[in-house]
Amino acid sequence: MAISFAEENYLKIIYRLSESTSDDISTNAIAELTQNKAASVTDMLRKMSDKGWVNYQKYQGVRLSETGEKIALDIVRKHRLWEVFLVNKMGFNWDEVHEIAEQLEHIESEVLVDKLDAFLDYPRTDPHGDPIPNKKGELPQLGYIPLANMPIGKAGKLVGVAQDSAVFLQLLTKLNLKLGANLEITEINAFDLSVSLRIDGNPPVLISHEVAKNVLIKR
Amino acid sequence: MAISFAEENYLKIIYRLSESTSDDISTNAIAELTQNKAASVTDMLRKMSDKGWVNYQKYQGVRLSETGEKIALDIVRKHRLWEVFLVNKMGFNWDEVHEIAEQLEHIESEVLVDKLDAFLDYPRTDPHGDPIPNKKGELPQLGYIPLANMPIGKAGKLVGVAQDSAVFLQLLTKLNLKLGANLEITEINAFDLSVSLRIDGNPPVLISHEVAKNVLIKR
DNA sequence: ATTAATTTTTAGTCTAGCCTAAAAATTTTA
DNA sequence: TAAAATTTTTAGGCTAGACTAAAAATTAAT
Repeated sequence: MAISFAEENYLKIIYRLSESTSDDISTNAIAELTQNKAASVTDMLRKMSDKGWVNYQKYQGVRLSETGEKIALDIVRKHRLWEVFLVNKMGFNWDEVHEIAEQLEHIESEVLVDKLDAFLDYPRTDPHGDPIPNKKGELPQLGYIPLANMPIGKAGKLVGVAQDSAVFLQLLTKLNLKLGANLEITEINAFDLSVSLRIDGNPPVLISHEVAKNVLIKR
Repeated sequence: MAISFAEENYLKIIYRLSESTSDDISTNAIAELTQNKAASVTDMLRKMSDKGWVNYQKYQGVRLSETGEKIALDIVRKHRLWEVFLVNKMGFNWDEVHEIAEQLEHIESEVLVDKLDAFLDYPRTDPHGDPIPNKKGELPQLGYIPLANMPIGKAGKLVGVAQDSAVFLQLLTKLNLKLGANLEITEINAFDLSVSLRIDGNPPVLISHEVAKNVLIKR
C-alpha cells in the first residue's frame, strides 16, 4: 500500500500526540501540528481510516491502529537516525537538525536505513535523548527518560544525568536536584521550553530546557 | 521562488538530455524520461517557461535558461554527492544507488550539501565517473571522460583507465584497446548498454558497458 | 507537392490535499 | 438544564500535476 508524504506526516504527528496521553487525539490538536485547518484534518482522517491506519469516529477523536503505529514508528526511527547522522557525522548542533530530518525521514529504502543504523553504531537515542525504535518498531527499554520528555503532571524519580560537566553538576546541587529526588513538571513554557518543576513536593522552581534534557528520571 | 519536486525532476531531465546534444529538447524525449504523457509535458513546459526556467516555443522544443541550468546543476550536484555517500560511506554497490539518490537529491539544505561535500572529501566525480558540479555550478575540468559517457558519433583518444585490475587490463589488450587509440561509439544498445565501438577506423566491435565505463578518453 | 505518418498541442477530466463558510455536535457555563 | 461557546464536520471550491481524446502542426514518404 503506497503512502504519501502528507499521510506519513499525519501518522507521525498522531503518534507524537499519543505519546503524552492515553486519550483519543482531537482534530484540532492535529490541525495545529500539521499547520492545516481542522476541516482538512477531518478529510484526511476519514481517508486514513478507510485505509486502516487509524481508528476514527466522528467527533470522538482518533487513535492509531496497529498498522498505523507500525508505520509511524518506522518514520520516527528514520527521523531519529538521521538526526544522529546530522549531529555525529555532519557536525550540526542538536538544535539545527529537526527541519532537515523532517525531510530525510521520508526517504524510502529499508536497506539504507539498516546501513545507516550500522554506520552510526546502532544508537539507542537521538541527540535529544529520545529513544530510537528498532527495525521491528520496538522502543529500547532505557529504564529512564530525560526529564524534558516527561508529561506534565506525572511524577518521577531522578536516577541519573546525561552529562557530567562540572558546571552542570554544580548547577544541579544549587537547585537541590539530587539522585532520588521526586520530580513533577507543573508547566512547560512554549517560548523557551523552560520547565516549572516541583521537587520533593516543594513549590515549583524554574529550570531551563537544557537542564531538563540532561536530567534523567524513572517514572 | 519555491520549486516543486515535479519541477526539479523536469529540470534535471532536460539538463541530462541537453548534455548529449546541442539541439533543442523534444517534448517526447522528456515524456519518456519523466514517465509522463506528452500532453502533461507540454503543460509543464508552459508553466516553467512562465517562471523563466526554460526557453520554450510551441512545436520547437525547449532548452534551459541560465537560471534553469543553475537549478539543474544544483540538483545534479546533490544527486552525485549523495551517490558518493551511498557508495563510499554506506557500502552500496555503484549499481544500487540511483533510485535512492533520486530521492535524496530533493532534500533542501545548502548547509547540509556543503557539509556532505566536506565529509566526502570534495569528490570530483560520482561513483560512475560523472563530474560533480561545484557550489557555483561549475563542472570540474577533468580532461577526460569515461568512454561510456561519450556521445555517439564523436571521436576521442584513449588516455587512461579508471581501474587497473589484471583481468580488466588483460581484456583491454585482447580488444586491442591501448593508450592513444582513436575511439568512436557507433551504437549503444538500450538493453544492456553495451557499446559498438570503432577502434582506429576498423569495423566496430562490441564491448560491455562495464568496460566502457572504465576506459577514459579525451575528446 | 500531396498524402501519410508522427509529433505536439488543446480541451476537457480526474485526484490529492488543501481551503472557507456554514451547519451540526459536543462541551461548558450560568 | 437551557443557553452560549467551542469543536468538528459537511458542502462546495481551488490548484498542481497528472490523464485521454481529438485537433493542429510538423516531418517523412510517395
